Amino acid sequence: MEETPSCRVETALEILTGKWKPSILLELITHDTLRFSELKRNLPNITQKMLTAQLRELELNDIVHREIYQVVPPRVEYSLTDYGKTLIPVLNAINAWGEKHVEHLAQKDMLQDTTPTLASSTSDSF
Amino acid sequence: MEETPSCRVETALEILTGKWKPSILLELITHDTLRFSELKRNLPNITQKMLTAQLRELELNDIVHREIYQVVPPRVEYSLTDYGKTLIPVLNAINAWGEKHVEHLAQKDMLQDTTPTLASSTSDSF
DNA sequence: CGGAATCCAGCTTGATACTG
DNA sequence: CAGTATCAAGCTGGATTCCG
Repeated sequence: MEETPSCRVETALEILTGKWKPSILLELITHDTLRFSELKRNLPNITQKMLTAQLRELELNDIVHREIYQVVPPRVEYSLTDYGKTLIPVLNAINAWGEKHVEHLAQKDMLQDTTPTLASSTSDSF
Repeated sequence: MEETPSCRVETALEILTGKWKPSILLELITHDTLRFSELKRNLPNITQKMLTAQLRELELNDIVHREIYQVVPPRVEYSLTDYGKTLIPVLNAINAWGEKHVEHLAQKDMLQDTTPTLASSTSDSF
């Protein structure tokens, strides 16, 4: 019964959605392993609260691994799980479409602010 | 410089994100062309306001086409644009990952409510 | 250092009513 | 039929403070 091919889209989207999840994932993809403070530093506009919350959600979904070193000062490292790495091709597909979309909007002379986030995301590095 | 492969992910995600966008897209993918009232009927929990708003956004992004028939009573039909159809493989990729994810969670015995939406989405058909 | 807890502003969504 | 307008509720994300 291959009925509704979109139901799981929402399931998957919930994992990727959230203002900072893509950025966090990107960091972990490109840097492999990062400490909490490193993530925080690389994502200058995120608050601890949000970084913690997003990481927890990703951890609950078995996308990221949280390694705690019992030392003082505390040291916690985050990395993608093997399973989390299966998201990479998906993110690439989404990213590729996103690039085409930007071009498409330019071609269509749709220069209006159709994607307000581009304006609000003063986040710099990505 | 294949630096940040995620920047456009957010651009793309904005288009797919929104409580009802995936459902609307699915409807238009599987039914090709639908009237406003048909969409409304197939998405029982959506309000006119939200349906209108989401369709407007998709229209602004050139994902859906809005065809107005000047008759009484009014008749408005929605369909995917050719460009909007380029989203289909992306949605399929996301959906495929979503399916694997559900299986993965089951295997991991992660039977906790990691995706709260499953509880809140009392929407039925999808 | 890596959080947790609290409080709060704003946007998103929903309910309801009205219209051409 | 296909919306628009208005108002209320809820959730998301941000600022701040405190803790082991």
